[in-house]
Amino acid sequence: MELPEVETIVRTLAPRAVGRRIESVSVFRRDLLKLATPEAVRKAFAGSCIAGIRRRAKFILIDADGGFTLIVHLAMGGKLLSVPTGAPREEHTHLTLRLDGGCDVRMVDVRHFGKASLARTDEALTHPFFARIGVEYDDAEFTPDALHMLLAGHPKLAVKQFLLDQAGISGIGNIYASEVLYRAGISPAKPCASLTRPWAALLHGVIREVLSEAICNRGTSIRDYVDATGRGGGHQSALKVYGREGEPCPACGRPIVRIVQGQRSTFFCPRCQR
DNA sequence: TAGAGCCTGCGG
DNA sequence: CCGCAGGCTCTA
Repeated sequence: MELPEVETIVRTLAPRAVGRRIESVSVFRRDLLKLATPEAVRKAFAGSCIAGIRRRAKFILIDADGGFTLIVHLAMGGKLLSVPTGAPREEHTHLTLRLDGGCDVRMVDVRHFGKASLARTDEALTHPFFARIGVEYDDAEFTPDALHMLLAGHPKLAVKQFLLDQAGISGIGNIYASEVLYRAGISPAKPCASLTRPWAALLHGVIREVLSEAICNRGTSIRDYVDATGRGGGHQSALKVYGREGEPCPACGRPIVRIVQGQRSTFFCPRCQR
């Protein structure tokens, strides 16, 4: 899941969890936690109230009023759900926060690619998880010039691969990388250095547009993704190229092509994207 | 800066 | 059986 899905989870989880008291913490898969133990999470969270839930890059931060923050990364296919406390525990549930008011926050992750850690709230954004995380798409620092500079720092790298690198711009994943490049009319294989300042400015605007539109549509559900209430996203019907190999390009009608870059699928229109 | 690897599950 | 999946980490 990518930034729009993570943002949607934050927005749907917050009204169900913020202000609630954490009655208990259960960790069912110990190695979910990095640089933290289940005992430490329990000690930091049990008895506290959830003060806020926020997002940084693809991470979800759950702030408790005792001064500690749980940092969660859902990777591919992970879920963070608000479910009634009495509901049966679904398979691959790795962590549960039992809240007052009758609901749990549960992290479910079939593929075990997700992770979580604990930080002091005032230091949460300097946690090692964020050591190589770049700028937010909507940050004031993310300007056309800033993007142009970032591109210049990876001259030979294919621009698709650059978009996936969280150390540059954070939050873009495999779906939106293809969608962004299609809308910008840029071939995914283009080396970053070949993007002149006007192209960087165009790409900058398109990144902001595509991610905000996907957030407005509450993310993309192709396979498993659901928000904290179990509801799917609405953006899948707005995708122009991702997952559409062989289908006609919405602009020129020629077939969308799938290639592999860095072991990930890329979808694009060879005619509209140069 | 490429590539293998980490896991489980689905669909062809 | 095979390929594929909204991600990231470590290695050569």
